[in-house]
Amino acid sequence: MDLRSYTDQYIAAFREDARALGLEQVEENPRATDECNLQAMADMVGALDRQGHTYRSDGSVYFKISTLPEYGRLARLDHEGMKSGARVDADSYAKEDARDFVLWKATKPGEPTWDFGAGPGRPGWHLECSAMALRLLGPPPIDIHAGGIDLVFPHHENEIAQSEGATGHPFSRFWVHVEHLFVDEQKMSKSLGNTYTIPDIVARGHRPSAVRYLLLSAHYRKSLNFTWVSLGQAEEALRRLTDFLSRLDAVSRPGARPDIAARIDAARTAFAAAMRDDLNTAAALGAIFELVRALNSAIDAGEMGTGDVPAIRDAFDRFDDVLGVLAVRRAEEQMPPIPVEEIERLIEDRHAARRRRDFAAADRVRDDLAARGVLLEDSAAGTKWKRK
RNA sequence: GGCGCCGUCGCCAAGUGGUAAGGCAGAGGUCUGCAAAACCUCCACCCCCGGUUCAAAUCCGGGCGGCGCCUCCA
Repeated sequence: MDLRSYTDQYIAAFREDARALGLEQVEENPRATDECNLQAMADMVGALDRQGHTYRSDGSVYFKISTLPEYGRLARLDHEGMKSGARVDADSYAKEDARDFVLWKATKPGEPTWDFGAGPGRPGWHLECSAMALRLLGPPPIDIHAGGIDLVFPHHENEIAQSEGATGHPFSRFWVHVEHLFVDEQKMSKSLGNTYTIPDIVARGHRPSAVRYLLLSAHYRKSLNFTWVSLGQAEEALRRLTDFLSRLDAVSRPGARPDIAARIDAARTAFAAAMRDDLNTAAALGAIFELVRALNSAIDAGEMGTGDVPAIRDAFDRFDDVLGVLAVRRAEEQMPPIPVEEIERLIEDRHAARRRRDFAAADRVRDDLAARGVLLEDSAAGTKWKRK
């Protein structure tokens, strides 16, 4: 299998998972080994050469950190402390300074090699990000650079050094770093092997919408410990939201209530304030649940009219424009485990049984459907079904 | 050793000076053929010890506990 086919598999899997989670499709999936990108990297090395930021050693090109006084600002590095760090001397490469990093690695026997002007070899581990980001999103500065907190140093620091050293302009206006995702108290990482894929989660009987909810339930700058228990709790919380929305269908009184409009307004204000506060999604969800309780209460008290419903739906649509979790859930509901016609036929059968007060038969229908992943709920307005 | 993060109810999780949001689970009740859903009621002196302040989960100091980065995995 050639390199391209190999990596295609992962790109396809990523796209599929992203779709399941309701992520917007990305415009670009740049590959470091595409010619246009290798050329951009070689050009960046050339620019760094001209600015005096590089040196060569054993056929590799290195970035000379002493030429960039700003180096380390993002990670708030203490240069003196770094020099006396315990592990730098483990490095076997021919660098002038322990902090220097490789831009372009010399060819090694048996490894792929390219030459676009920086000499025969392959890209260093940071160069591709700077070169591809500026090629696709430039000119600098780009607006936002995101990533995991573990990448602040050295990866992002080195991206800054390369980009700013080559262009003379700031690299990114904003840096957004997310804390780690843990699995059973351990950092989730490929090298530890403690990763779950979206297909793994689905195979366990959970839904991607629950994963999305779980990720929204904590602030992005706090680590989140994934457990199957918390995923189940996320599932239940999300269900409360969707159950509420489906209750709206049964509202039949005419008219609208000003106090309901006021409630909606207060929730929208609180939601927006929470999001404006460094994307506090957990607090934003809190505002939604407070609204749900107030509105459920109003429904029970017969104090909601059909005239209120559009405004409520609109508010939830606006919330979900931001959170994008209800849309994922709706897409999942489009694909019930049993054909909709069959569910509706069985509901009719059950109604017939209930009318003749054959509750055993009626319960049997409900239990059978439940065993197949569909739950029934009776109310004055009729019987609703939903996925388990 | 250097830099940084975290410790809030059984579980998840907001709250960074004014007396503890929200969700899940649980208990009791209302409704229901039964369920489910929903509603009502109940359920936290915020890891510990000092300090500052009229007032501290929030600020300061010191502990204890957990974690991340300081590796050519990107």
